[in-house]
Amino acid sequence: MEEKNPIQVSERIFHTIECLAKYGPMGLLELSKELNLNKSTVHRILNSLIFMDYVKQDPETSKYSLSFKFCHISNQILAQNNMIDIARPYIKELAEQTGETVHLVQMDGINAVYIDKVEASKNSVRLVSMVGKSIPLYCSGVGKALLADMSDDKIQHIWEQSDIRKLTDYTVTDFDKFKKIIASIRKDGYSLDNEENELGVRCIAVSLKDYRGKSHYAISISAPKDRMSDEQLKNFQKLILQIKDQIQWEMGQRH
Amino acid sequence: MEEKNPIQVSERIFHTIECLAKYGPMGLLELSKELNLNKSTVHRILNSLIFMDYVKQDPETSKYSLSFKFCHISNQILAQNNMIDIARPYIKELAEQTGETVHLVQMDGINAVYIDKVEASKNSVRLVSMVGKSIPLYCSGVGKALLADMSDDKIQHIWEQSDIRKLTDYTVTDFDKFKKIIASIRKDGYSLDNEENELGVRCIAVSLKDYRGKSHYAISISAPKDRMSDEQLKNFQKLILQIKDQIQWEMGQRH
DNA sequence: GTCCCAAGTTTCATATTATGGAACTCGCTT
DNA sequence: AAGCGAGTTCCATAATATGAAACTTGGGAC
Repeated sequence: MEEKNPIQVSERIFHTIECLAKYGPMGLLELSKELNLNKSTVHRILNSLIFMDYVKQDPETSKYSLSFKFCHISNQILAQNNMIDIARPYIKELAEQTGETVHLVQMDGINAVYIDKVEASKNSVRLVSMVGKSIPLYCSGVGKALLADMSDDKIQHIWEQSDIRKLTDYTVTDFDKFKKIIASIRKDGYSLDNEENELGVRCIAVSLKDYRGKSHYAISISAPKDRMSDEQLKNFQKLILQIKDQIQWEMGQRH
Repeated sequence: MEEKNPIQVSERIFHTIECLAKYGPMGLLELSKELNLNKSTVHRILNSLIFMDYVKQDPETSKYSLSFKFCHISNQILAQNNMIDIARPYIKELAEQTGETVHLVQMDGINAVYIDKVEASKNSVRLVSMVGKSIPLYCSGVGKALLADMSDDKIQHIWEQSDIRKLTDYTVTDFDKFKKIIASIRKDGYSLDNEENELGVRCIAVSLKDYRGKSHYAISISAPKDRMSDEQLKNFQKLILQIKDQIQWEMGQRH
């Protein structure tokens, strides 16, 4: 049985916040129905958040929405992460050289979290930013690159904790097959994601080892599959392995 | 006398979060001293946040820190704002043409909040991102551009509510002088910030009017003063006014 | 113009919940 | 092995959050 939250209101407050984040501006009744809470309770929660400037109420429509204070917190968190500073110029370069989107991720338990991204200027269609989003290690290019640097025991442990499921027809869900893939990543030095995570998207990734030989970060190049043919991949492979060395050297410098 | 927060824990929870955002990973005692709260109370708050994955405890050092879940919330908020999507290609272009950093801000009471920024590829020194941060209307280029589009009554009202203080030697703190500046912005169509907000930084800004003639957004080009001479400014002025028209046209299209 | 209804707001007695002092555990240092 | 600093757990108690109900407001409909 799942433990329960030690502070009831806290649970309710964050459900409220998550609800507003998901749906955008909402009315009081609407919110209280969605959250299954008494409207007085929701009203009090909202007032508390308004009091601290985390929520605004539109004077016209009287709908409630989240303020940009959350963005400020988010930036303070990202600013504390100096890996972003180190990697930024290199992933920018990689994005320009390839013309595709490049991501930087950080290990986080059984997941990887996107902490930075650079998209090439040409394809300036802005997708919703992934920063802050997490994806499972077992079914992503970056995840497999990170796993390949771990001991076999550790890999098995993470595999067992993960919720293994076919996200697309190409997702690998058999552990023996998975181990073979890990072996080839160790041999090649890079990992691939052939639509295992999202149909139509391929990606190539490498891990970044720190001075102790531990990998907590990885980078990837993602592209629609028609822009990432097998020959194109050879090109990307060379570029990403170069950048990996450069970033690792820089990391060493700053130890 | 200031009203008090209708939920005590809520206040305490967010103080905890803000404290962690400001200082980075902290120990329990350290936090409880900083917050003037009993360590049991802080411990319970942290456990509640950990339960919901907003906080992580480092298994090595047992220090507490914020997770990337806040970044995810932040991105959901920004994704709801379609002004960012509209303006993005244009401010990107402006950043490339000028080689300087371009910001997009949104009106927010007596402040303007940075909601997007693009920095030119060349000067890829990453400053801490401003997104989510707010600056007073009365002493920023973007703020004055927004104010210039309001009625004189409204301007006076905002002036009176603002905490007028000299942020630098150049900050204007006299209302009569300020009104003259507003008049010239109305005449010229753009506003300037000559180190009024931060020493050594100049900036030029324009407001963005929606189809009803109301301005809720503004853009600016910022640069160190030695890269923004008076003649350079003429050049920027032309470019930013062009982009203003283009964005406003795009806004009209999507009305 | 007035009636009505839906939506937000305020109040308050009550039960539930958060509180914090104290006791406990764990890992280092001396 | 004792002492210390740090995190963790427990529990009686006070204080707080709760939600039903009453109240207010504003925008149509007629």
